[in-house]
Amino acid sequence: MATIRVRFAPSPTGHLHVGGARTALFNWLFARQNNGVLVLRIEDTDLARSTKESEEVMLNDLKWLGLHWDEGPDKGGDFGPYRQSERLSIYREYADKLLAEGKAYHCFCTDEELEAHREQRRAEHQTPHYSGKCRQLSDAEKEKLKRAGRTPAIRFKASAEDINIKDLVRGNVTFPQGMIGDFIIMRSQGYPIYNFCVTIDDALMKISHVIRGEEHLSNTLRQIMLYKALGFPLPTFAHLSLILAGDRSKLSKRHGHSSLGQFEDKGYLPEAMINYLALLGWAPTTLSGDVEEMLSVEEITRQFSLEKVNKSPAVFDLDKLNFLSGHYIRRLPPEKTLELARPYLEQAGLVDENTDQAWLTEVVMELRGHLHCFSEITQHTDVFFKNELKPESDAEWEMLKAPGVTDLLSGLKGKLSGLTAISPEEFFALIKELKKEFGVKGKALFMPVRIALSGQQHGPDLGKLVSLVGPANCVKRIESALQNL
RNA sequence: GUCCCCAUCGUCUAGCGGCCUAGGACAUCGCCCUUUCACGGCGAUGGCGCGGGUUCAAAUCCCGCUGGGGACGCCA
Repeated sequence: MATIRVRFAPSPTGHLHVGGARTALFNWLFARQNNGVLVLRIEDTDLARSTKESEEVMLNDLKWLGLHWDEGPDKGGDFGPYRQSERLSIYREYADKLLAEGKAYHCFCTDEELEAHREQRRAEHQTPHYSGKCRQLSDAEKEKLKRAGRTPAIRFKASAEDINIKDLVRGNVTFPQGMIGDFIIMRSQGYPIYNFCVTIDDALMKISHVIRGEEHLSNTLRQIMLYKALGFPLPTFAHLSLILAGDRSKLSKRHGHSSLGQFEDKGYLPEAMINYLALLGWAPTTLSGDVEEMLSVEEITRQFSLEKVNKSPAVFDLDKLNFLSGHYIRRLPPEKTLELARPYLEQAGLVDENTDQAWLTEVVMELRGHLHCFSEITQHTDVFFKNELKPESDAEWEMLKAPGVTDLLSGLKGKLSGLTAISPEEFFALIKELKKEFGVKGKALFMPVRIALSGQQHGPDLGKLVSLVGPANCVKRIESALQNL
């Protein structure tokens, strides 16, 4: 059996989109489980929008996810170059071939003429196709236009036949003939157009399965015409449904969380992202009854199948990503947890290289129960890093102002004063003494103490908190609370 | 407008004619655990878009409608 070869072909015109990431993932999974090859190709024929920076960002995003490719601009391979901007002579060669065979022709129409024509067609409720105007230009007319300073684009003669697409996800899709007009394959400036490049590259790179987003389904029609005209064998197609935003329109920048890089920056875990993306449009065969949805990459690879990929579009659900990422964070070993949390703590100016490693690890482990991503950690750090903690709600003030609380807190302060360190057990022993001395217990005992020490009704285990913050800081906090009463 | 695609809880989905009084996950709500919150455990609420067929039997097959999406570029 021939080697399975798939490709991911982003255009470097911005960030890596969440949808693009899923497409890359599915290609990668498919290649992996079939012992195939994943090709990374950069589609940078849009000179105006493509940037080198964007290309780098995209490669890094892919690497962050853990998706590696076998052939690509940075890796080389037998079918390079892998950047379309470096394959221009190839496209020109094939364009000339089509021209020579009469399957394409020069088109001298200007943008304005084309736009005017489209407008008119639309006004007449017709499909806004190209008219084929330049198709029958005589040599004399062409010469005249050239002398007038017009440089022609190359237009492909669309074939007049129904086109059938065999698609692994969608089954058979047929487009009736006459759906599209003659389309440009080479710009007047001499650069090729997307549909032309993809076809040539996919064919020359021996891509066996084209797995991509559904927005390309109608492009496939053009590409099939080109495959046929060029005499290339057809690959197998698989069009993945789109990822939608909450308003059910295509997920885009304006929806806020469309770029993969954002999730990396916020400190989401790549394994959670993989898990989430895989579940978006695909479900493991074992899914039913009491089945785990937390899947490792290995498990996903083992079970993945294009036939099981859903046809209907899926809404990107941040809640579920949050759940998965939080779940994975809670399963991280302490050292790793610290390593990932540290940059956010440093950025907030809370820690530096001198901060005690063991202490910080405990703090981070105490906080991680709340996290969906590591950047959220700074929302919870005050209790460990600030000594002036002012309650915000009236309920908290009331509990502090309850009768006897001043004496209670003074008592606690007295017991903590002079100590250099205290364990949770020792702290609770002190609390026990207070309980006897002041005759308070339960909520009436713990809440004022908690609020004085943490500024809030809620927070980490008091023993943990006190042992980590230390007696001296606790004394400061109690003093600060007492002053405000 | 034309063409194509899609349609099960709010969201992601299981379901491929009888195991479905439709299963799971997230979210929501409640209970438990806990001195509090979070975590964790348990439970609840909630869905087959509509109308026709086909069949002994339809979420599952067919048709129509409705709704949503995508594409119609010298963008990819």
